[in-house]
Amino acid sequence: MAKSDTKSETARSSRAPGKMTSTAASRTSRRATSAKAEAPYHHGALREALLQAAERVLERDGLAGLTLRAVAREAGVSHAAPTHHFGDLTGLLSELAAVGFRQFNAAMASACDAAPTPLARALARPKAYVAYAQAHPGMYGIMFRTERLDYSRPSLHEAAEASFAGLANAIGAMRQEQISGDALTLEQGAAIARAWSMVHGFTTLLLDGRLKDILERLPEGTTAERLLESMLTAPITTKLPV
Amino acid sequence: MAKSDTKSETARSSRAPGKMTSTAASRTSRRATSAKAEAPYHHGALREALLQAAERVLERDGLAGLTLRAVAREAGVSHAAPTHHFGDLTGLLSELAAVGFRQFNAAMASACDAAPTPLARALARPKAYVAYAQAHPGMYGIMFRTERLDYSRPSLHEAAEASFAGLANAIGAMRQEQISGDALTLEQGAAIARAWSMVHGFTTLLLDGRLKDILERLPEGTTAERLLESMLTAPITTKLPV
DNA sequence: ATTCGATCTTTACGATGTAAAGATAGGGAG
DNA sequence: CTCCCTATCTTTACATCGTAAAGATCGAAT
Repeated sequence: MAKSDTKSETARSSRAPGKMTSTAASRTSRRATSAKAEAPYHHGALREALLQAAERVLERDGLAGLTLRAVAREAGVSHAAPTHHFGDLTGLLSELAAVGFRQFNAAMASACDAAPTPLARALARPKAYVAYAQAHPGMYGIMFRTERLDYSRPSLHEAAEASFAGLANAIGAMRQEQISGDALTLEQGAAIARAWSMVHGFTTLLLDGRLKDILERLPEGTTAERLLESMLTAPITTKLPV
Repeated sequence: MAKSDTKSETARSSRAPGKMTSTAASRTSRRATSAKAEAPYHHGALREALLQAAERVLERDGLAGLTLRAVAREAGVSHAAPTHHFGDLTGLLSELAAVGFRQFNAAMASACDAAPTPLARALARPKAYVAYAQAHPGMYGIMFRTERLDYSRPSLHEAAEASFAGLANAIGAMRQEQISGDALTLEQGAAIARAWSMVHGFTTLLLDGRLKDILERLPEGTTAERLLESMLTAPITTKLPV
């Protein structure tokens, strides 16, 4: 009976199928609030528009609000339009995650470039990592919290790979070694995994509010960034770097 | 018109409302495959049964398959029964996460008890952490990946708090310091956050398959556990423990 | 024994992902 | 210039989910 579907998926509303051959009336007053407005009927760049809409929805309503239908609404098209461009929800999330990884990589790269010394660069990278996640928690959630990602998609695979390569290179530079693309020593692997695990773990715990207990027991006004810095620079006083 | 709802939520099926006052016929052949069988009509221990059913569903169908209705089906009750005991999905997930945290804490505690030396104990704890997550990825996902958890629930709050306390004590023991409940130095906080971030980050990356790239570049047959051990024991050769 | 409250079931509704079929336009081939 | 083909977008439909509300059922207190 299609109770909820026929209602009004977008403000476009019914044009009894059959009437209105191809006049101008069909191309008026669409596209909710999207700056451009007045696009041709066949959107022309719907794919990009959907990705931007998805980013807006994600920032506005969080991960839970990011649905295929919500994105379609935001873009002012029918709820089934995204399927044509992304296949399914996994497809949309994967492409959006790829966008996120590119932003993420760019943020870390520019932070590193701005750092004068190698040591400053070593600190700039993890700081930029956490800063990006704090500034874009939804995007970070898509990239690292969702199960629905398809890494066989070239765009996502490449963007994520680039992120990993940046990390590996940074570690290689610190150890003054050349990190080979196809083989690693156990020590190299351990160094990379340690760095990644530490920063990634810190970030997820921070975003999940799991570090609040620690932060509020620290000396007055200690920020998360300060704690991270201390994690990275405090001398290891025990037998294990734990 | 209730097309899909009336169909057959469980195998119980229709007993035209009004007939069958309270005879024995109403208490036969229910409870799908649950060992016990033959429970009274008012289940008696539905809450516990639902939690166990949820655990089974989680192991069988993963996080995505864990729905209120699936749990009700598994327990052989109507789809709305769980709501009465847990309020909503968040409630069920929270109580299930509490169960998980208790299993998790018990696993780490027994691993520590079995370790002879302090150093062995220091290694046993993170290993047990990762081992639990690998053995129960769904449960670990509920505990650390879901947004839908309500930490104001006493059972979850206590179980998670106990987990944190165990970690803090282990770090305190390694540093040969008494970790106070209400105040931490920056160094102490950094040590705790470093340990937790490292192990938690490693675990999530491992479960997400993000470490595959590293593992297959390592010397033939290096396991995740071996990599973790190396992360924890390899000497720091750079200026930062990164 | 009767009533009351806790437990469980029915029924209903809006939302979502996805499939399938219809409408629409832009671009060639004749 | 006209006609058709194909990619793009819309309609329609349906199973499933979470949740609310009302009805049925039973144990226990009065």
